[in-house]
Amino acid sequence: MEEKEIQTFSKREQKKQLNRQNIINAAIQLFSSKPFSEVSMRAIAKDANVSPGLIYQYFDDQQHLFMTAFKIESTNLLNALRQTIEIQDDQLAVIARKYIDYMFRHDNLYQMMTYFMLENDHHGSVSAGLRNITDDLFAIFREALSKHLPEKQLKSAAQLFFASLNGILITYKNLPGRSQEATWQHIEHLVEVLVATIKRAYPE
Amino acid sequence: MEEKEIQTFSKREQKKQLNRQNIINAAIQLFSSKPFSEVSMRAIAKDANVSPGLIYQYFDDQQHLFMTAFKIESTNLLNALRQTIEIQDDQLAVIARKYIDYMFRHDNLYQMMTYFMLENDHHGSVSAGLRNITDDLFAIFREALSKHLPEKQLKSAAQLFFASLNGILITYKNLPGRSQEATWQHIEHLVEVLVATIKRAYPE
Amino acid sequence: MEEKEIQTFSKREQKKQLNRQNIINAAIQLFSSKPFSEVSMRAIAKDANVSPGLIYQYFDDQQHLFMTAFKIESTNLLNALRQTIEIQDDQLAVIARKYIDYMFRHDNLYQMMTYFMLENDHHGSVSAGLRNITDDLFAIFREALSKHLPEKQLKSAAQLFFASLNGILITYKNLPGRSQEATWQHIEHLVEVLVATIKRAYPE
Amino acid sequence: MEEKEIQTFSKREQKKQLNRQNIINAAIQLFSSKPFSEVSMRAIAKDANVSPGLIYQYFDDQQHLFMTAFKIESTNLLNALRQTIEIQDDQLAVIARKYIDYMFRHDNLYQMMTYFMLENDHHGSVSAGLRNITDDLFAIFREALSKHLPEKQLKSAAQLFFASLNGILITYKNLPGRSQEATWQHIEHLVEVLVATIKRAYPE
DNA sequence: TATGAATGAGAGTTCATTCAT
DNA sequence: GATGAATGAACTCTCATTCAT
Repeated sequence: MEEKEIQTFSKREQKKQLNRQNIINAAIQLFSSKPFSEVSMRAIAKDANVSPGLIYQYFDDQQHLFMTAFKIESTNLLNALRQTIEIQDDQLAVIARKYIDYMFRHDNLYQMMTYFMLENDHHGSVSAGLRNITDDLFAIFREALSKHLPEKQLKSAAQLFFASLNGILITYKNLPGRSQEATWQHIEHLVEVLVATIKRAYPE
Repeated sequence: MEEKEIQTFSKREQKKQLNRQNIINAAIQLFSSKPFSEVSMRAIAKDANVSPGLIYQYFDDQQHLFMTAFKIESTNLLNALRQTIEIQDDQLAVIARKYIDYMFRHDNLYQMMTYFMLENDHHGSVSAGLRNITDDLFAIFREALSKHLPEKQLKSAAQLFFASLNGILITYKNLPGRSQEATWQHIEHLVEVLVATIKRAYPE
Repeated sequence: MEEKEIQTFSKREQKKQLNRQNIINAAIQLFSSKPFSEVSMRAIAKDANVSPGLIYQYFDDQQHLFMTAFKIESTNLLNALRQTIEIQDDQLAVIARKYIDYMFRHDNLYQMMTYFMLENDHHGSVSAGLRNITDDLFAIFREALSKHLPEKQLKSAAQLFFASLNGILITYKNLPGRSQEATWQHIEHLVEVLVATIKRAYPE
Repeated sequence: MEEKEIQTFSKREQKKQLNRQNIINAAIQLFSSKPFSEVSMRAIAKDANVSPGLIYQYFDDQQHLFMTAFKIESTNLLNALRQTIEIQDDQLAVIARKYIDYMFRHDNLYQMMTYFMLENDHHGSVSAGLRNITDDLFAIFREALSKHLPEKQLKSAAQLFFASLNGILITYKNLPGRSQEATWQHIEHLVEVLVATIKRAYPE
């Protein structure tokens, strides 16, 4: 009897977590097919096979759900980048490329990152999330740059590097009048120039 | 009699132009206090002391009004930057600084530029506007970089420089946890590092 | 306990169906007091004691709501006519009279039918509804005419008969300058002439 | 001097009448390309090269302008039908065909006629116009039927005939699912059946 | 825990009409 | 007589969110 209850509870708990996960997945999925601001709570609920009301049991409001989805997606990016950190040769170029490649192909992450970067009425807890992710990414670039720059300059250089990559994406990713392929090549080229410039300024 | 008629006509025309200007001003004003996508036509009309319907006499739709406002504000920026082009000493640093300074202080322009950069369903004429402004800005940076780099590398370098400045702004301007003053100093510092890196890579 | 749950569920469902019905009723009601194209969703919501948004939970859009209302009302008419089909004596006259009588007294159905007949941008599913009703009505008239005409001519004759009745209504129902009573007598008379003409042309 | 004034006045008067005519023409023109209820005063003014305000100098409101346009167009129809009245052979068939042919090809007149027939809040003077036109049309059909029916039955028969033709048009002209050509053939056929039925009922 | 019916404010946009010029 | 700038109410429809069940 007791076991049954525990199991029931456990099943419930599982279902609960599954629902939560489904909601997040549905959100992430929708972000890749629609402009960020057009993803509605109703649509998420529908795709997650869940009632709209349930979303508010797991997330305070839309912002918090979006931020959670962002955190999860950016964790994937971080993992992908961390795998690269082992590489020794031309680490800087490889990481930079991996970063923009990931962002270019994962429109949902790109959309979310830019969305949160542009928001300026950060309500405490939500914004802290962005900060964490930014810091984590920054740490990776710092590591990759450590061969090229002295410790003293490392922090600023890493921040600059990170910012420049973002700038390249944001400035040119949606600039009209080019095919997707041409846009990608342009971005790739600019990243190469960025890496080359840094290497030139700070040879190993 | 004739004078009176002219004056009468003039008065009407003045009122008309005033209304048009008020609409644009109201829009620009609102862009600095609210996320771009949350500025409503009704709010603009109200702030401009004008009926909602009147806006559509001057602008085809919301997008066109927004683009017009963006053009006007960016023209101001371009003029400010062009004045700086005369300066000979340390032109690159001065222009870079002026650009981010302007963007930092004019939140409306910053909001608008990033908004249009992130939009990806550009409908023809509207998107052409963004392209023009981007090109104009790019030309200024190209000019400022021409002393440092050979002709061959100039184009990419200017694009990269422009992108990096945007990236610095976007990545750090709204990053929470810092005072406005501290944020500004951080951005300023990164721009200095950017300029220094370029100079180091490509001495005059 | 179980009963209570069922009842609870039932209450909710009842309220829901009541709202849905209220919306349709409000729409139907408004159609009899206003030109069809002037009935607004707001007015319907207000008369149904429901928020405007709720209407869109039950109906895709205005067209679908209108079509639903039309179907319901025309079903009532069809049922009324089908009851008459049992009658043997002078079936044609009785059915014709019943049809125009119903239409004359139910201004809402009259408004709706003419509205959909005059619409010319029928978007798929909506237009199919009109077609169905038209066909059903046509079948009834065909049946009533089957005594008078040979099989070969039946189809066209039924279509013509149906069209003529509509024409009488549309041409004279709102023709100004007559009292409602006089108008009705005029229409009734014309229908008698129509039936008489057919009988004269095609005696049993 | 006086002559000049007269001429000036005359010219003015001419211009005035021209404007009035242009407004009506623009309206009539627009009715053939758009659903009746979607023709706006602004659009009419624009097409007539006239300011929106001027329309209200010539016409009390939209309804009156529309009615005026309707009268003019229906006069054209009446003239076309009157030319046919001379014909001796098979006059009834010829006139019926001419009527539906004209209506079928002149969508603007068809739209207007049905519009005014369905209106039920006739404000005096406007509705009188419809009455006149209806009566004129009726007279023509009466004339065409005079060979077939005795004087006593003529009036009702003419009204019925007119109503039936309208009914055929309204019931089948926009019934979806048929090509325009097929629709026309169907209508033509029903009119033939109508004429045949009358001839059969009342041989010459 | 989970539902989903319901809210009601708010979005962009259009319109006939007016009136100062 | 003629203009056209301006109104402001009205339109359909969407949305995040709530709460009785």
